[in-house]
Amino acid sequence: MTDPVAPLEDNTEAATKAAVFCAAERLFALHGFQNVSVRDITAEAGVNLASVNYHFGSKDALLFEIFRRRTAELNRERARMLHEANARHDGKPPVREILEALFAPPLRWGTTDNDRRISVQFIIRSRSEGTPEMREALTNDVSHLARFADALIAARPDLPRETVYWRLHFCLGMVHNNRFAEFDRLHVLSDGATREGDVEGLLKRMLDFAEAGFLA
Amino acid sequence: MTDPVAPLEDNTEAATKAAVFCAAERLFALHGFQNVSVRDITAEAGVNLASVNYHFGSKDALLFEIFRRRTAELNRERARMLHEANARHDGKPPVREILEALFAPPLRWGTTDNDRRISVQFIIRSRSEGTPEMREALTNDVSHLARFADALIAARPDLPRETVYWRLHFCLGMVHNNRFAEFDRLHVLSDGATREGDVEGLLKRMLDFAEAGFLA
DNA sequence: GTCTATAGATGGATAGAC
DNA sequence: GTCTATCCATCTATAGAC
Repeated sequence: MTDPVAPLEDNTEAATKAAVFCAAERLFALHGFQNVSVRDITAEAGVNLASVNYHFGSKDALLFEIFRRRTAELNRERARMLHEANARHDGKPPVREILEALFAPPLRWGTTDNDRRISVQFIIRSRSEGTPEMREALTNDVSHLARFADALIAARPDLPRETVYWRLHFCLGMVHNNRFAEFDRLHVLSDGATREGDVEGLLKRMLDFAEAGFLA
Repeated sequence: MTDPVAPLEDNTEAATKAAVFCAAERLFALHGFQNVSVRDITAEAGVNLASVNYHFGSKDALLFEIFRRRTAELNRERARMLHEANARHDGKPPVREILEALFAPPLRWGTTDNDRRISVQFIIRSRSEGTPEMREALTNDVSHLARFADALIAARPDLPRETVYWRLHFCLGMVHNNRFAEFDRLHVLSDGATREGDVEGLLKRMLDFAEAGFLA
């Protein structure tokens, strides 16, 4: 529950704001945006009803602020890993290490003992349930993805550019499908053979699959 | 607008019910379940407000009926293609043809001049925004997927079973990511290089990628 | 069966006391 | 800044006229 962004040591304004932020993120991630009311959030956070509008302006503005912060953190971590891969390979990393920079951050956030586990579900959900504002930001704000696309094009200069874009699209689909409900379904289908907890194992499986797909 | 399920030639009870069904499916697919009210649906269908409750019982029951019919149609078409692949290969079709039976039906429904285009978006959306009833059905009703899993296991008996299940999960992620919003984003990212309209081309790209991933 | 009118419940936002 | 009380809009569902 201790959000790294704002301390919770006393009952200052920042503490109330952080409590609302955390409660909203969790409830939205678990139950969906439209299924959570401002009353639910303030009750969960143990603050009064007016707090959301006082600190964030509106319910939608609160949603958007959570969305912006979490996506910025995710993009930063991905960019850092891509930067490190570049440094290791004189600016031309192989496909597998580019994909690892794309896959690893959201997967590692999803580790069962991780507070950020809920943030991943929030981000994935915002992709389909977000406000028009959020969806517009998702559609037009592709600068972070462009760096991955460029790296993949450099790693596979023999492929047509649009082929690389489509394969990046497929990889993103693999990432976005890692929702609680889909894991549960897979668990039922495989009769318990698939263990959700093994994040590093799943990362390796995803990299094996996607790397082979890229080298086709 | 002419739904194949019910004729619209006159103002019978069935015609009203079909009009509500079609209007609801389109509005839900375009704007999300929670963002569409019974008033929106009846206004779009040109019928009175009480029609939804009279013909379907409730808003959620209407949702569930659309969901059940469309998923049943999709599963039937996939099963038919898998059956044909089995017939062509003495009951042991190769990975690529199994995956084609999984990918082709929803993709071909998505052709721009197809009335079923909207049905695919509805099904994809129900996966993340559905009612608890729908999500329970999605989680526990895996018999149609089990046939694909079994076929893939038979095609790749050298792989551990759980590896096949995970790779099937990855393939489903590729399918579920084919939403309008994601196509738009990819269009922006690739600066227009990816054309959404070429369904058969996209099917080939998906099969190339996933087949290679399976043969890793 | 179809439609109008309305009940009954809920939610977002805000005024105003402290 | 915090909190209570409340306004007002919107929604689902239904009763009852025709």
